[in-house]
Amino acid sequence: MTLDGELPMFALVDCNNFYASCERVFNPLLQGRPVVVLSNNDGCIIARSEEAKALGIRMGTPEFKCRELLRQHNVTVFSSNYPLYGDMSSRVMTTLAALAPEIEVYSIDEAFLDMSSFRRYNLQEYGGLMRRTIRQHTGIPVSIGMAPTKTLAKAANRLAKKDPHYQGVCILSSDADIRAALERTAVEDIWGIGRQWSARLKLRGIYTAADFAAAPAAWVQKHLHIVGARIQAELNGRSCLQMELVRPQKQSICTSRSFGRSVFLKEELHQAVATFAAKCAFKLRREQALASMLTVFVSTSPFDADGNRYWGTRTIALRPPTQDSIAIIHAAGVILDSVFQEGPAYKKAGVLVSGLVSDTMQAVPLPLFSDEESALDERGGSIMRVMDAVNSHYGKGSIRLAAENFESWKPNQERLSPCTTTRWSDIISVRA
DNA sequence: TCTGGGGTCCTAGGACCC
DNA sequence: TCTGGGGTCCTAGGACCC
Repeated sequence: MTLDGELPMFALVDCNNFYASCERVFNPLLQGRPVVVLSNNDGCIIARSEEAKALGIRMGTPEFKCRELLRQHNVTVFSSNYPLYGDMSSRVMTTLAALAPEIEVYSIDEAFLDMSSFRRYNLQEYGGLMRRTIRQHTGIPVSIGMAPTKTLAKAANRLAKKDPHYQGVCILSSDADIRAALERTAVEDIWGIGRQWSARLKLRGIYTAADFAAAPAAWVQKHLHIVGARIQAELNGRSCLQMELVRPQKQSICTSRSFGRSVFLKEELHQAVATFAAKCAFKLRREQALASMLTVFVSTSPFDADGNRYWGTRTIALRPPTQDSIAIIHAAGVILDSVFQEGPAYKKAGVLVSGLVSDTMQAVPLPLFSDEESALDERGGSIMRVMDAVNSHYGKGSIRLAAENFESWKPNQERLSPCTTTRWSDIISVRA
């Protein structure tokens, strides 16, 4: 319920096949043609254009398993280009923000809007206007679902995408419309119900969202706990999830990568871990946060058939909490020494910082008795500031610490499109 | 040959305290 | 002989999301 007593109305705006659509915006020859985008390391398919979906290419399929199919149908394949997608995302979000009073950016390609005060207008028409505006400003096609709860808006959005009859905008406001939509939604397609839970629900004879909405609340609470109970309430029209207008402080920041090949040497792992640690430190400074805990992990491939799985991880406290690259790289190196074992074929490593506290807070807990230099000391802080400024101006990696190395363990990225919107040298030239 | 990365929330169980 | 109970903090693990 909003303040003036109106029922809430949420819109979920979701970009269609976002990464594939981004690639097509700057390459019009690809319109109407199958396009896929690969995960980091060119491993799995993580985005597909409609034409690629029609070929039966499944989400998450390893590229090597459908290489023949991709070749046969002349599918255009891209490595993922996050600078491009991030920039396109912010263009979409900026456009959206001008179209509704409140916006919650939920992910790189989705946003919730508060449409409560628009209920008296023709929402179907307004949704159409939003779609056209975003298309015109950014080139990205979107689908829009609107309903009295976030979970129902998600379901509406799914129908808008799936069923051409909605022309990209599905409004669920009457009880009858909501009921019909729930009957058309499989239980595994409900937002928040994943593989494990949908399997358990089906064992109990619950196959659709309508079945789930009608299931005994006590049973749901017992087996799916409070999260499931909330989803059920939302499906029944009781709004539990509110708009989150300010992004909450992150609780942890992780940088990890699979390697393009097996790594055996400790020195190479040190370079990788130092690079990830520096990236974490950079993200911390961008978030204006200090980390009080540091975790490093190294592992072999989870797909290794001979069962020689090795997973080494350790967490230490960072005292005082810090965002300094040098301090974090050093500590990460110490942890790596303690978890490294000679022998395993390492395929992945990562650095995670947690226990984050704001660096703008007055009360950063400092140790009472310590000879350690504060991570916030003038010199360290200003070096980091200068480094970030140089890298922001001249491009990522222009200055880096000697421990970082980008070569030997670098992931595969063979089919990268240019950073059309974020790098001067990649800008498109148009000839008349 | 070749299988992503970065997050969140919740629960259960143990340690510890009063 | 009898052997509490509740709160908090931490960690590990499970489930989910995009």
